[in-house]
Amino acid sequence: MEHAATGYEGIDWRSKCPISSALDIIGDKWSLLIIRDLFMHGTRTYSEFRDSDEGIATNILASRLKLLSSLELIERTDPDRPARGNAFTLTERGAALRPALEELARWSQAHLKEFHADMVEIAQPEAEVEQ
Amino acid sequence: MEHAATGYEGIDWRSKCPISSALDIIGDKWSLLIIRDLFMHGTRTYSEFRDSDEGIATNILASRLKLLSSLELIERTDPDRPARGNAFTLTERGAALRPALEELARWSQAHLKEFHADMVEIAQPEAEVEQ
DNA sequence: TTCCTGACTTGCATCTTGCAAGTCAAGAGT
DNA sequence: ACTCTTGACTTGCAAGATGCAAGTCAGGAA
Repeated sequence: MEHAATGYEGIDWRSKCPISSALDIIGDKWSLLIIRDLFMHGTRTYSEFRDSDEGIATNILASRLKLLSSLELIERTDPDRPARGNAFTLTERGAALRPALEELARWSQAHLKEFHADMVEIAQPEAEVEQ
Repeated sequence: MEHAATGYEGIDWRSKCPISSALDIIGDKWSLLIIRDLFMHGTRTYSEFRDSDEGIATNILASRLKLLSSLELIERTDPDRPARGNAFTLTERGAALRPALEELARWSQAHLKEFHADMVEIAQPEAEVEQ
């Protein structure tokens, strides 16, 4: 394999610290945005992620989806159907990141407006109502 | 300037989303570890950061300290003395990240042990008692 | 006045990202 | 059955970020 090695076996933990370990996984500019999209929409397909405002590159997207799946933070809504149209959801482990995300958003809104004036209030990082 | 361009003017915000904006700043593997060290010790010098378990490279450390200072998440304990021995502290803005860090640690301890068995309980991300 | 030692900077190799083009297979339509 | 379309990826290469080893530089201590 050349490109995009993924799978959690490949992670080398920098230390035994929980915070450091969390960052070993989601400490980059994209992973938490994928999680965020799932909180906001409940479910999301590859192309919906791809078309998000931030504009993630498709190779990065694919590799992050693979990593997050291998760590079971996300999973396909229908594990045994082919990929096309087969969206992703949060697993319990992924959904458990919600408080962390919320605190991060709260901090951002309270302290980053000064640098980034047109930042928006968060819609409410809440899955849309089912049905 | 060749190396290590820093200062918040250089940040290009990917979107108006607060979470995305937070990640534009602290969305990497090192920044939050600097913040963590400050929570745990109250104060920290360059070499103390450098000697942390995770082993940050000195060029990265210097550039992160510069960026976090320019965003006023951290500051020198004594702004007008020379750098040597002049530690860093959290500003109010930096200290406000505590809930987010705590939730992240909580999540990590609850959900990452399975992949990283020897992860340690967090000491208590609380500044040591003064004096 | 020299020596030492923190606090950085620099150069270069390597790894990760970003971007533009593919490729591939499952349906939809005919 | 056969082509056409379109999501879901891969690949190649350029550009940027990181990691490592080696400096540089200034402020005390001796």
